[in-house]
Amino acid sequence: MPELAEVEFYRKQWDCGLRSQVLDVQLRPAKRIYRGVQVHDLRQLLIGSRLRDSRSNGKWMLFRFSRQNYLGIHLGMTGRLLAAPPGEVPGKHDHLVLNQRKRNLIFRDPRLFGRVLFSHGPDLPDWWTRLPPSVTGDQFTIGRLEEICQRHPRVALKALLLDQRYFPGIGNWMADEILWQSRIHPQRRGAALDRPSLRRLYRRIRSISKKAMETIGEDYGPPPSKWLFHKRWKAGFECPACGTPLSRGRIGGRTTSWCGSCQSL
DNA sequence: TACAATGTTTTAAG
DNA sequence: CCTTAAAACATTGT
Repeated sequence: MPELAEVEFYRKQWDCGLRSQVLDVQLRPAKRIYRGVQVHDLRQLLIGSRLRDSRSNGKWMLFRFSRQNYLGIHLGMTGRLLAAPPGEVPGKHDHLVLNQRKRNLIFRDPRLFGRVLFSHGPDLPDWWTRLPPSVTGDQFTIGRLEEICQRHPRVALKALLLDQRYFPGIGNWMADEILWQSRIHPQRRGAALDRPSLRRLYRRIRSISKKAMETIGEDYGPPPSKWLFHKRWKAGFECPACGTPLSRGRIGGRTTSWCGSCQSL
């Protein structure tokens, strides 16, 4: 379920293990979440090290351990992080478990679209430092948004917003929310944005990301009640702004919800 | 049964 | 080389 705010919430679920030593690592090396990873190194190097701190950027999390160890986690479609009492037997979908004296830190992912990365060395890993600039940061300007739209003039904006090279952390529900609040049809092309629309789009990307962090990202609390978020899951629900039944369709390869009355092409 | 699911990667075509 | 769209991935729930 994770987009940037959900990722931030799950990242904090391992905070209870900060400063504690990893006594053992239980994992299932054959699972696809480990593709490309030296699983043996991960296990041998992590055992004995301590969790120092963590941070998230878009849909990626970085966990920094002592002894120059870095663990990267992407939650994919169904991943989550949690802590469980020590000694508890890992569940069917618990593919990475870090045993500490007082708890187990668990990465659970039924659908296995998630991913684990591991690096050992003095510097922050390349895969972390090369992530695109956050949509909430200073480098994400309206000029950058305009450039992105001009570079992909024929792509539906819904599909463009899902592109992690440009909008790291934005996923299916956020893209729908952004376009609905901007009153822009999800099929609209980047090249077809007038100046006011571009400005609305930019402001909504920023405000929705920020607000999601303050609600979902803080304690998984609900975002504002008037958001499309609460209505987009099932067909037949009504637009929170005008009451028109919401439209649903497949855009950018994903189920998309929009208001045919509020959002213009 | 068949399809959909808050995601990325690969493949192929233009 | 670049852009774009569709299929593939693995599992569960309706």
